[in-house]
Amino acid sequence: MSAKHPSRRGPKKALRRGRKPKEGRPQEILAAAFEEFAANGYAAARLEDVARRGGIAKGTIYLYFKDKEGLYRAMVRSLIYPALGTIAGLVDSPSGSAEELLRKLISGHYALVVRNKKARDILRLLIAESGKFPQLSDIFHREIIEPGLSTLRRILEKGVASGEFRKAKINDFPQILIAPGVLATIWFMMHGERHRLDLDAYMGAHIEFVLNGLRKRGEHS
Amino acid sequence: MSAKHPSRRGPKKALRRGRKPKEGRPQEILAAAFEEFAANGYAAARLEDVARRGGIAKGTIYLYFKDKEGLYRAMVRSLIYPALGTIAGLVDSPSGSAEELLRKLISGHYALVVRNKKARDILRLLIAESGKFPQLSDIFHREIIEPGLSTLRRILEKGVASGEFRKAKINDFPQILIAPGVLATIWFMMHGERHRLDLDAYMGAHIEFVLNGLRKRGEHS
Amino acid sequence: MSAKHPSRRGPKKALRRGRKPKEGRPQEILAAAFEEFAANGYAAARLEDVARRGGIAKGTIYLYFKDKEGLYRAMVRSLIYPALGTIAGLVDSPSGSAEELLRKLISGHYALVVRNKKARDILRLLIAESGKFPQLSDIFHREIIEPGLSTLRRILEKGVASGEFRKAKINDFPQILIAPGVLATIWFMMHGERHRLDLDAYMGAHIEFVLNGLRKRGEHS
Amino acid sequence: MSAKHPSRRGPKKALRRGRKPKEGRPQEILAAAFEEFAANGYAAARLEDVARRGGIAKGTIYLYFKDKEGLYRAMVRSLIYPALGTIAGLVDSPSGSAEELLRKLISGHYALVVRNKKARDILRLLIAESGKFPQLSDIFHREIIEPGLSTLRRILEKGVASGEFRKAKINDFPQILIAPGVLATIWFMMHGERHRLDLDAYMGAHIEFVLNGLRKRGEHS
DNA sequence: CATGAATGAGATTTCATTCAT
DNA sequence: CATGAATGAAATCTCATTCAT
Repeated sequence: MSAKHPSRRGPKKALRRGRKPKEGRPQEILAAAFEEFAANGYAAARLEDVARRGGIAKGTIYLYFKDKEGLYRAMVRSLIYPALGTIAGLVDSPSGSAEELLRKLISGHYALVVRNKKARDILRLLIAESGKFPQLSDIFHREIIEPGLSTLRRILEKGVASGEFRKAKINDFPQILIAPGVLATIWFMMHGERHRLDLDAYMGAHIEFVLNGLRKRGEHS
Repeated sequence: MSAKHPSRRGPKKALRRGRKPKEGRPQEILAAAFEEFAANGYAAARLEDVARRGGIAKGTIYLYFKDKEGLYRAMVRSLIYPALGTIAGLVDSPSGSAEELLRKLISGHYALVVRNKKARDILRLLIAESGKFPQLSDIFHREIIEPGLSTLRRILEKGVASGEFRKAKINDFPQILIAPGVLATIWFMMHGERHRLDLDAYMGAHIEFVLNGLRKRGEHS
Repeated sequence: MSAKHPSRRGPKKALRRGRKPKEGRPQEILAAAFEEFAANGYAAARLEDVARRGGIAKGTIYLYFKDKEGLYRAMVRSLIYPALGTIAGLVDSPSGSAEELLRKLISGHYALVVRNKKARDILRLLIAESGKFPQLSDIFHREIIEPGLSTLRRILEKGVASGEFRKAKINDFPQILIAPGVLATIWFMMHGERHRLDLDAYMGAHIEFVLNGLRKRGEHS
Repeated sequence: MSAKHPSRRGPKKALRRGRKPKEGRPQEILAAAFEEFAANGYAAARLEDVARRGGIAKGTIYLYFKDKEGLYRAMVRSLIYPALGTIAGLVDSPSGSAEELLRKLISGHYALVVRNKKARDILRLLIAESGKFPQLSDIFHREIIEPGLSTLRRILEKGVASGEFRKAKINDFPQILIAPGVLATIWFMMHGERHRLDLDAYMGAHIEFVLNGLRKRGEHS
């Protein structure tokens, strides 16, 4: 069960000071909360474990968050909002062909989401708890999904305009283009390391397939 | 139905109380358990509510299941095993072109999974609780995913052999073909009815895109 | 601090059965709750002690009462409502002079309230917690005070009508007649047995004084 | 254990911060404590609220008082001791008839206690917490009740000596004379403003009744 | 002197599980 | 077989008290 009374009294402050000088208490708590919630889900997570993980006492959590629910909401928000920036950064270079941009976006999706345990964990929480916390799912949709789809849509339009891509129904549902990445994410969520998936090859197939479906007939594979 | 826990004593069920003469007690409990677990997740579901929903007393559950965990496992199993049959049935007709079969499979996926709340619920549980119940995810993988992938693979091979489809990396990862369906499923899980998705059009785009990516160059759109 | 796990398992039921066969569980809990709340006040009373006193487990309380507040309210109500009957019984005999009735009422007040620890305790709770539970004070007022005042008023009117008592301002405030009893009650509440009060003599003085103040001039002392 | 806790360091208070130049820190805290304790009772009062009300930090309380209990005791004492003076002042004029003095005393009781929310609050606390703090009730008895009774007794004796009042049992229990005032106090405690009582008329009836009971037969009403 | 972040004991409340009927 | 009252371990949350600054 590992050390149960982690650093009681005195040393704590001293330890802390040298540890993460830039982050505040609330951030540390949110980080600890994320680990617990991700590992156990909302209902099964114990605030005592959050505290232990954060190296603080139970009561300290309540100095910064109203209750378990408040902590959970704050935690999810703290992960969703900053994520937007990362996504936007994927295709900030306006130069390059549509295909180039699409390749960047898709491989970025793999690097930042599919292969990123933290991203998968937060996604799992959003799926698992969307019944109890629909607002959080809505925030996620508004802050991440919608901007992401917009970006995709713009790339598709650019490709169509430049003659790279053909015009097709898919332009109305750009999410189809990254669906294989989402599926891989779910795959990892459910099977973790138990059922391996050769992600490099998978992503290669994904990109090849997507481009093949988009390109105008007669072009090279 | 192989699962041993429930239905230990086949007889007697048909003749009790005349309530639901065809289903046995354990089945009723499993049905009630599914509703509760699906609505609240494993940890937050209360056995008292399962009992109430099943019209029985709390203690009765323990006559058929060892404990909450046993009930949950039995419930998930009872949903996974029979599901295989339905899937297999989708493309049982060996006749028809590969494209025909693929269309059938994909639209079947939409009808049976994407549009099916029960299927989505069980999938959500598998995702949400895969940390606590990895064996169940494994069963799901073995009984549903693997057979499904095999079927897809066979269709692809048939299509390649018949010259309908081209040879591509995607043949190694047939799941990519139904990925858009999975994404739609996740979409519904997370947003329910709050962010609509025109499923008919979406499926149309999905199928068009998939076939377009598979067909050999120079064929009709 | 005495025996902490009072009669755990087995014996409990057996003991119970032979103890108070007529009263139900909720009544037993209410009785235990009264003792605890009376001894410590609402906020300082611990439900664990209520349970211990009732020979039951903490959780059992929640089978019958929603929460601590619900238990408290139910307890106060269970004491207030039946009390009315006792009061009414004091002067049910319509025969006798007004003086006779008044003597009966006052001495009844001493016997049933002033000298009755249980009555004093509930009164103390009503006073102490009237800020947090004003409805309970209102019930008390409606069920006990008002009927009591009515009775007093009727006696006064009868006395005036029969010529025993003189007409005076006091008829509008009959509570003045039993005020000395209330003062004695408060005295006991505050000082318990530490500052004795010769209640027999006190009540004698009270009655003598009241009757002296009511009687018409020129009559015997 | 006497009064030492608070005001240990007399000087310095007048010159701090210019907030309330005449009162010292401890006094401000006691005032804030009174409001909180009066509003919620001892157990339910939160020291954090006391601090907030006093415009100080939680820790500051502990600079002047040992703990919550010490604060409470000091607060009650600080209210009881000075009260004596006010009472004594009521009938300091040795001149006047006994009736005059009695009228003064009773109406003083109404002005200073019955109509005085602060006095009622402290009385309620004494009643509510007499189980937990019997010493405070004793102090109250010694400092307030006993002197008050002595004063009453002296007036009665003076009245008897001067022939104004008759000799009666009541002389042994002078508290009976102000009992109606106490009852009105309790009435206000319990019902606040919800069940009005015409205090002017009530007091009139009280005084009339008391004097009527005391005067010798044959005198005017 | 004063602060207020941090602590952790303790109180309330929930709920899986048991078992006498 | 079925019940549901009862249990008590465990989780959430509060708040008096401490102490580094």
